[in-house]
Amino acid sequence: MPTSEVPVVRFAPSPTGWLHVGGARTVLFNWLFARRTGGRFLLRVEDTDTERNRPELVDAIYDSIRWLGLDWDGEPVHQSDRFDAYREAARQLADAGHAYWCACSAEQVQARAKERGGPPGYDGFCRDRGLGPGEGRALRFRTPDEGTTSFDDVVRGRVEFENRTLEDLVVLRSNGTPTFILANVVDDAWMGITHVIRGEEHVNGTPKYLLIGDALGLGYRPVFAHLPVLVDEQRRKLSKRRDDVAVSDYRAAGYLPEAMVNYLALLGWGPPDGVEIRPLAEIVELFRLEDVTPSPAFFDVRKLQHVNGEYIRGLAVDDFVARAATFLPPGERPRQALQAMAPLVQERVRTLAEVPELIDFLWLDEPALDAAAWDKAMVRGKGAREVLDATLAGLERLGDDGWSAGTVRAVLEAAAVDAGLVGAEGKPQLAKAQAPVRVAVTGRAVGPPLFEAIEVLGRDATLGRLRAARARLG
RNA sequence: GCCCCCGUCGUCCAGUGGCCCAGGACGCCGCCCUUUCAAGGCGGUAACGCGGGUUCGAAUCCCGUCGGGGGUACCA
Repeated sequence: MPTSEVPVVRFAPSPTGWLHVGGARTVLFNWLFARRTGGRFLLRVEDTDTERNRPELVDAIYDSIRWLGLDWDGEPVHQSDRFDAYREAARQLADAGHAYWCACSAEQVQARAKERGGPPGYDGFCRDRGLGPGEGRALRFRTPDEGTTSFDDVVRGRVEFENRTLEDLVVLRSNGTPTFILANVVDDAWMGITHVIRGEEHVNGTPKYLLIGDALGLGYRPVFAHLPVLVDEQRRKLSKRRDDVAVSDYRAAGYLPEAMVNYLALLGWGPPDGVEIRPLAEIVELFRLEDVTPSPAFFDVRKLQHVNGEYIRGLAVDDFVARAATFLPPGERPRQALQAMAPLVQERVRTLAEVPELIDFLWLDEPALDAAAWDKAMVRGKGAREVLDATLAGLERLGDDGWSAGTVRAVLEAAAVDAGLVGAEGKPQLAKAQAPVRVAVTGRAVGPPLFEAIEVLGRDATLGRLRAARARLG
């Protein structure tokens, strides 16, 4: 029985893979609920399957949770430390006749089901054989033949199951280790979990969970809240196999943890006032489990990108530089280039990973030349030679001390006029004039504001690239 | 097959009998701003799966149907 007055929730990861976004969303909602209600958020590592277990992943999961800016209370429980408790529970079930020993192998169960042509699953072969424990024997829980089991789900309302549709499930493997549901029930009761907030895929296991708890005489019943699954574009549950979903991947792709968490909060829930992008602290205040939507949510990377862009633009410049620096190639030049261009770059990227490609021409000795950009600005664009010549001449007259975005701009304007690129009122058409210069200097058709970039690049490099481009143009 | 869940714009979230010929956000389209690209501003596109009820009145309630998803392991 819960000994605590406050809500207690838990996240129970299995160390068989990295934390993926679906799991992260589950962590978040548990965390939000706990923080909102003044409850406790616990962690429980479900490593009962000694075969698939990968202990080294436990730290990776903790890291991802921490990276998201979330935390947990107390020390995580490891189920591998509690096998005695589960075996004791299993013994209790067997003694009371709620479970029986089964000698069927998984293969035999499958084979019989196939032969029957009927539904897959266990057929109750050993139900009344009165077998005792022994080599190769697993303990199965005997589900009731009649009656119904139901519960009130916070997000779905009442859910009801007919007991006869429930198959007898293994609670203790033939190797003596407990299975998921047994360990789950025992630990939830032991840890005083008041609210089980987990993925929708667990709905079907809930009646078995409840029945086992009753058979154990736990007198314990948590509140359930089954969160909608996260789906991909095919509307299938996000899968580690099919989809690229590890939280660490998003970190590596240049997403900010604040943005990630904010976006995740929007899947299956929404703030009552419709303001979607806001600090976690505010979300904590607004969050209510009862408001969670029951229908599956599509994990939309494009919206994530938008949210991320908002957060990036909201960063203090120094903070932005510090965070983006991780994504730069090593060396002083990239670092200095970023420092000099930061405010202009910050406004133009949606992920930190986009930063280097935007300004790499500032530290590369020979930036790659985009063929399409060259063709459009130099070959098909009007007056490219004239613009280049006039710009070259103008910039050559500028000394190092007169070198600034402002003076460069003035040179470009004059060059535009020289090249005949003028508008109706004789105004220089800067948009057209800068095109060939941009391609010559950066190799690309798009990038940060040109004059500022040229200021940072410096006189020598700029003139060199301009001359090279002019020579190539012929 | 059986069990369970879900069903409002392409996507996420609002909407819980009349305020909705459905609102916000992302995306998309257009315009403005503009040295490119972004950002920003303005405008637009686009949905209550279908069929029956109940009701003066339904996106909102009921039934059916169709569709989608999840589970059905000695994985969790």
